[in-house]
Amino acid sequence: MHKKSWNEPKQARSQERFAHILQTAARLFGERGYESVTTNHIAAEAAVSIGALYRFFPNKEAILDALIAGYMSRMAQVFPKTMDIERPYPEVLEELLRQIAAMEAQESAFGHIFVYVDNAQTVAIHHALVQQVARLIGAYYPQLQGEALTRCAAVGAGIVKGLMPLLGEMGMETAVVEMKRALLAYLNACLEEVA
Amino acid sequence: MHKKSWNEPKQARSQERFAHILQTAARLFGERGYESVTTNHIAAEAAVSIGALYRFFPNKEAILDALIAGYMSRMAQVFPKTMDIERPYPEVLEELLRQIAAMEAQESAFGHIFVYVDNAQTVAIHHALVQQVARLIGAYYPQLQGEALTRCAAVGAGIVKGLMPLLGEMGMETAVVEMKRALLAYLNACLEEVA
Amino acid sequence: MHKKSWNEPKQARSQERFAHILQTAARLFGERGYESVTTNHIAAEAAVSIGALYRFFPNKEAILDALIAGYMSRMAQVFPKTMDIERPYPEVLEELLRQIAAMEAQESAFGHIFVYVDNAQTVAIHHALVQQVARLIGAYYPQLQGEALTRCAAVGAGIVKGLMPLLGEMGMETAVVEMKRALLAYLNACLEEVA
Amino acid sequence: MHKKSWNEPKQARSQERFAHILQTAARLFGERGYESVTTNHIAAEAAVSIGALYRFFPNKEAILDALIAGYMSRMAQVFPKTMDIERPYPEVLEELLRQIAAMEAQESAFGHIFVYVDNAQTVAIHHALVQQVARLIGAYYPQLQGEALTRCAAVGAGIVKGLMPLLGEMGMETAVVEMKRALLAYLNACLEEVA
DNA sequence: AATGAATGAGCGTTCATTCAT
DNA sequence: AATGAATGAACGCTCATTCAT
Repeated sequence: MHKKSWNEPKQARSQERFAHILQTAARLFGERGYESVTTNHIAAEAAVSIGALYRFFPNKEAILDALIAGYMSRMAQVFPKTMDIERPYPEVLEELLRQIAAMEAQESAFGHIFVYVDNAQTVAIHHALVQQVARLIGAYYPQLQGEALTRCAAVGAGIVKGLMPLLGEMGMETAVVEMKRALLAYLNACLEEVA
Repeated sequence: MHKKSWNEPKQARSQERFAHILQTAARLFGERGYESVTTNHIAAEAAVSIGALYRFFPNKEAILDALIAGYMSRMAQVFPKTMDIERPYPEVLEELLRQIAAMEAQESAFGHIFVYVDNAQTVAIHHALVQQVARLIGAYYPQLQGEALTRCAAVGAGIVKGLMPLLGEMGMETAVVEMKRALLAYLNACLEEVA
Repeated sequence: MHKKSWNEPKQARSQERFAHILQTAARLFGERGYESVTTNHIAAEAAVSIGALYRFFPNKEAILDALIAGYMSRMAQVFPKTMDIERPYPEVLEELLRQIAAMEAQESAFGHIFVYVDNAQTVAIHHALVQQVARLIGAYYPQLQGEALTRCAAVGAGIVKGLMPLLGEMGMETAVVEMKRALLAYLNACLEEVA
Repeated sequence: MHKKSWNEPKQARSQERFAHILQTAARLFGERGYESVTTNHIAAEAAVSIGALYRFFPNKEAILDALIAGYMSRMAQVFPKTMDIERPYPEVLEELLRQIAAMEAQESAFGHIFVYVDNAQTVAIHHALVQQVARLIGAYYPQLQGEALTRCAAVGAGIVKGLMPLLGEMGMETAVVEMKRALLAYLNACLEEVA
């Protein structure tokens, strides 16, 4: 069918454009903050007409939401890899933190959006993060269950979020070490209590 | 003096209005976020003309700054009370957290501004917080010094910030307990390292 | 009567205030231009409440009009003194120009208002000026009459207006000399024509 | 090329709109004065959205500046044509005045802006005018030099400015004749002095 | 499908004017 | 009569969004 051979490149180009706009938006959001960036800025910086931008995204917030969705799926990919219980928990935790730090470093808006944007979608991503953390901890420490597990996961996610800015302030290596230290210390404290 | 009996009510009314506008602004900032709230919204919600609002505040950002300044001075008041080294650190820490939790409960925008607004003033308040925490920890644990102390304080402040939303999510009592647990656990981990 | 001894000082004070506000307004208009000066500026600078200002002047333009009226009456006073036909015309003209230059120097807004403000009142003052000039020239040179006289006066007034800024730019002495030169030259040209 | 046949009309339309907004603004400035005219007035009167207006002009003053720039370039074009010393000075002067009168008649705000607007740009245009006049007079009458020439040019420009309103009041023909008379008379007076 | 000129509601802010005290 | 806090219409301008081409 001709259609196929025509559509596929078109679709590919379309996806490229979509991704390019998204990347550009992410960079600008990271540099100037979501509110200060205009849709016209994004289009201009992405070398795309404003009309094209609005063909991909119904409105400005949809760009943010697409970005967040991307972060969610990337995070979801990060967790399964770390679910191999054979490896010791601290090692697994460190890898996880390193992956998150890598996201912060690569996705220029991840930190800003995750930490500063207050939004239905960011609430969703946060909850997803808490779920994943609960799954992880639950797998390693079955004695933590129910509410205690949820609470522990929520606090863990909160700690990560609160320490995220340190990645930029004191360098990734140090920050990851401190995150790990804080999370392990808190986890042990929780385990002691349920013991 | 007649003047007194005339001026005082006037001044009092003026202060009331100032405070009322500030409170209204704080509530709206907390509800919708700083950027989404317009000065006309604030004036309308405070049942004050837009002109009256601008008699008290030269521009929109000044409202935010006044709010932040209030939080800073309230925080500064909270710390000295907890500097009495006779009392054990955990007790002092708990009181501190309780005070911060009270601010979050009473000042409707404190959490939002502290956590979400990225701004010269909020950076200042954050640094001030880190300083105070460093002073506090330094007073109790002289073995923590220099960079280690600074790092520990920065992480402590980050943990508090990251767990602030839990105050609303799991109730103040539980959240304070968890904050305390996380902070003490992390502090002990730091102390073990320098030992 | 008691009333009199009470009212007179009051009226005197009132007139003083009126004059003071007017002077202050004139200074500010001269310094910043009519449009840029606010009624609140004027009141503050005159150390008078804004309410007091509005007791004397129904609105901002009324201040301008009062100022212009003052200039008109001062100009009207200037002309009669120069109507003594015994003295030669050039001498009389020079004195007239000197008086106008003195107004420019003393009344800080005269130049600005006369030259820059386009207004029913400034049109009136301009026409009054033309009338006076016509009377003056007509008295000295009866051969100029009717339309020729009017035209000559209109041009004379226009020349004075056009050269007014030179008072500040090249100094009063030089400017007056040039004004006189221009006016006499033009007048002679007119006289030659009707001859 | 297709592009050409597409772009040219677009560019043409754009230029038309630019010119139309400028013309409308000029008319309104001339009718009501620069300060009293709002950008929304201009847009409405030009049957253009306020956003479209701001696509062409970054702010209100830019409209004024564009107008003034147009007057300057038109004036600059007028002078060279009159620099042919073969023709007698009075003839050249008359043509110059006629051109200026034509500007006043065609460009509805020229008179108002030139005479009434006090502004960095209008000061510039005035200085440019003085320069041109000095060049012109200097070319015809080399005996006028240095300060005397500058003074003579400044007075000449002042006379033109001062008599500009007469174009409307007594008709272009008469006004030009009187301007010419005044300027020639003054110039002769200056020449007599340096002789 | 793609463009980008055009739209206009709504922003932060000013200031002439009013009116309760 | 005097005050100045209060008013609110209106300003210059922005920018998310639309739609004729």
